[in-house]
Amino acid sequence: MKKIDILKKLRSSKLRPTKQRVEIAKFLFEREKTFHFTVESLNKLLIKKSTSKIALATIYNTVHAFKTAGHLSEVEVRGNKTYFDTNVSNHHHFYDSENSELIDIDANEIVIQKIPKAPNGKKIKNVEVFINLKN
Amino acid sequence: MKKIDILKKLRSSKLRPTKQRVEIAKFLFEREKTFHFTVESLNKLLIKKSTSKIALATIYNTVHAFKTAGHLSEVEVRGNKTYFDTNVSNHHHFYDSENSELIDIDANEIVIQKIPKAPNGKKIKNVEVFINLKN
DNA sequence: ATCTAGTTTATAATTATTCTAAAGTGAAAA
DNA sequence: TTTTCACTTTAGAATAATTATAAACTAGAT
Ligand SMILES: [Mn+2]
Ligand SMILES: [Mn+2]
Ligand SMILES: [Zn+2]
Ligand SMILES: [Zn+2]
Repeated sequence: MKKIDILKKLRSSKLRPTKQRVEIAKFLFEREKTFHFTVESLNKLLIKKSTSKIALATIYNTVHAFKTAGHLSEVEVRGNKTYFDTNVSNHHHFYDSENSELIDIDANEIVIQKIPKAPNGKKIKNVEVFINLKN
Repeated sequence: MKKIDILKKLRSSKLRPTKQRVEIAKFLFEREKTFHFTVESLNKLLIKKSTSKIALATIYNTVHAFKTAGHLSEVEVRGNKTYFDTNVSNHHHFYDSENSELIDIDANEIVIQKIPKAPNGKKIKNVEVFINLKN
C-alpha cells in the first residue's frame, strides 16, 4: 500500500493526516496479509514499532473512525475484547481458541446449500460462518 | 421441566440446591422455548419475578457453573455483553441487531455444501453460522 | 442441636472502553 | 511570516461488565 493510499484512507475516514494517525494507518494497512487485532494488541505492537508514543485514546479513536469509514471490520469472537480485521470483504473465519487466533476463510471457500428464510418482516443482511478449531 | 430435573441440573453442576440457585434454575429451565439472555437482563427479570433478592455475584456464579456443566451455552454476538443460551444443542442463530435479539436456527435448517479443511494440525470442533438481519 | 464446608452478599478490584478538558499543532488567512 | 482557530492529542477521570474478597449466613452431615 502506497503512501498516497494511506492518506486517502485517512481523508475518507474524515481524519486529518497527523503523525500519529499516519503511523497507525501505515502499521495497519501496509501489509500483505489480513491483520486481526484488538486495540490492546495493536497498542503493544505500536509501542515496539513506533518511535513516538501514541495515546491509547488516539488508537481507539482512529480505529473506530476507520471502522466507521469501512476500512476495518469488527469480528465477534469469544472473549471480552473487541477484535478488528483489516479484511473488509465478505469472508469467514477459523477461530483457534488455543491461542485466540483468527484465520481468514475466503467467501468462496464455503458454500451454503440450504438456509432458512428470514423471520417476519426482516431481511438477511449477511451470513457469517465461524469454524471453531481444536488440536 | 420437573423439580427433580432442576435439582439434577444443580447437582451435576456441583451446586448445592440453595434457595437462590433453585430460583435461578427454575427461571432458566422451566420453560418451553429457548431463552437467550445476558446476566444483566436475567438479573432484571429475577428482580421482578422473584420474591427474594438475589445478589448479582450469585447470578454470575450460578450461570457460569451451569455453563461449565454444559447446561447453558455462550453465544458470541456483537456488543460488549456476554449472551447465554438455554439451548445447548448444536444450532445456529439469526441476529437482529435492531433489538439485539437472538433467534434459534435448528442445525438441520442449514446445510453447508463446501467447507475448507482445518489448518495444519488442527481439527474442526464445530461450525457456527450467524445470519445477521436487517429490516 | 452442633458443626463445618459451602454459600450469599455487599463491596472492592479489575478490565475494557469512553469521556473530558486542557495543552498542542498545523494549515489557511491576514 | 505571524496569527488564528478548528482540529488533535493526551493524561487522567468516568463508566460498564465482570471477577475477587471476605465477613456473615445456611444446608446438610454428624
Ligand atoms: Mn467479543
Ligand atoms: Mn459479545
Ligand atoms: Zn478476517
Ligand atoms: Zn440459541
